Amino acid sequence: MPYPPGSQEMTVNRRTYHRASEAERREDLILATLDCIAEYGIQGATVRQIATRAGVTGGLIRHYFAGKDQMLQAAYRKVMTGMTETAIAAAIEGETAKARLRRFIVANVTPPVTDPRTLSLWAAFISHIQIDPSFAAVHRENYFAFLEALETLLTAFFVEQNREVSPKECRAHAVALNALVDGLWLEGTLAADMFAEKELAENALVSVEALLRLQPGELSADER
Amino acid sequence: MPYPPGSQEMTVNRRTYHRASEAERREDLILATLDCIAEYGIQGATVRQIATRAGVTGGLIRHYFAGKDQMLQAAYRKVMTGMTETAIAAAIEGETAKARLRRFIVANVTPPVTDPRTLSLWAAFISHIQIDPSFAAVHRENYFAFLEALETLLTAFFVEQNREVSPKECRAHAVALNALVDGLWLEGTLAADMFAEKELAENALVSVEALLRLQPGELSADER
DNA sequence: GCGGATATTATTCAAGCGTATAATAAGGCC
DNA sequence: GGCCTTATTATACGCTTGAATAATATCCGC
Repeated sequence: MPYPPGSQEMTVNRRTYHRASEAERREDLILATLDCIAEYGIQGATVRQIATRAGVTGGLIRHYFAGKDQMLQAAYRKVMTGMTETAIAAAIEGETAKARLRRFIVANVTPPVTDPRTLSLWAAFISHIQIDPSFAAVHRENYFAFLEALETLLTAFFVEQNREVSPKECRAHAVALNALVDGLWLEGTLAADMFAEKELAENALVSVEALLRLQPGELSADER
Repeated sequence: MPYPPGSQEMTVNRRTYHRASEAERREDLILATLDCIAEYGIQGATVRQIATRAGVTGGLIRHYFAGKDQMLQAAYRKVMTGMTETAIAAAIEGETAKARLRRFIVANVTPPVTDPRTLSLWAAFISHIQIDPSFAAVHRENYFAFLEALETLLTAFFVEQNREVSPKECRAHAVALNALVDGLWLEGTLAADMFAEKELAENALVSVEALLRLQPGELSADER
């Protein structure tokens, strides 16, 4: 279609858009960032890719974040709090301390926590800890939160069992349980095809039993 | 010093260099790649950075590798085999099956395996598994090798103890031990300052004892 | 409904990326 | 010791990157 006379001073076609609230725009950008990292790696998470994924243009990112790096850091926070909170949320639904501990353990080796995408994101950020100290801070926060949650569950469990365990031992148990859970999470996610439906959760419970020197079946026996 | 007449057709100054054997040049390039990833992240491991680190110019990389990606993959192989072999090498020096198992466990939560640089590299590659399937293959190979090494050590240990354990149980134990070791490796490396000198190794041995339902002290008691 | 504030787009910029190509220094072989 | 192969350098190319800037569409308060 031919342009009308004087068309050279026509305004360029601009995309129509929606003015979103700061909160939802930031959220969208962060989610888009995670999508890109998960799909294309941290190399593929470019400003333009992320913007496209979020349905905006690249320049907008600098309107909400001081730079790409700050956005990455916000995205890291999002991933970690998501993981920790999923497990904690699962735990609080238990009625006894034993049930809560049990649910916490199982939640950590079960979807949605055992998810290749989540693991990929986690690893991408872990690998950046050594490069950017501010990422190390985020990791540390969440590691402590997880360890403390575990320690609290454990302490309550020991009280419930009328078993006296010193704080020092309790912490050592929390460290070991954390390691076991992390490790099983890694194995189960990276080699998911090697394990049957509930094999990992079962193994986790049996192992935790053993680590806490409980009777076989005390945690793992299906009690519902 | 002024150039002689006709200097405009002088040859440009070229760096003098050393013609290395294919083996050492590839080695140098791979080591330089790992250095760059560890220091600047996978984003910072550019062809030019790597070449500079290796003391050559960028073009040479394409003379030894089909492309940057192939070099990254070769570097991944190097890291993983390095980790596994360090632990296996530590194990074979033990005289009894128990000592070998003990040494294997300890080696995995002790330097040089617990090293921020190694962890950073490991994580960087793990995060690329989902993006590039050929990286997944490398991971799988080494995961199997590690698991099998552990299973062999375990089987021998049970035989030595005159304890009958079915292959199925043995594998489940290997999976759990692998998880524990991986997890402690992560914790100990990412939060090294939280743990005293031999605290992690001690915790590892006590935990393995518990996982295998041994008597307390059976593995962890210092026997040298 | 209208103006003014601003969230968003469009465009530009210099720097850096991986790769391709041509010139050249190095070193083994006879 | 000169030649011939080739490992290595140097340079160029086309693209992409993160960031800066200017123009403009949107929407809130009135």
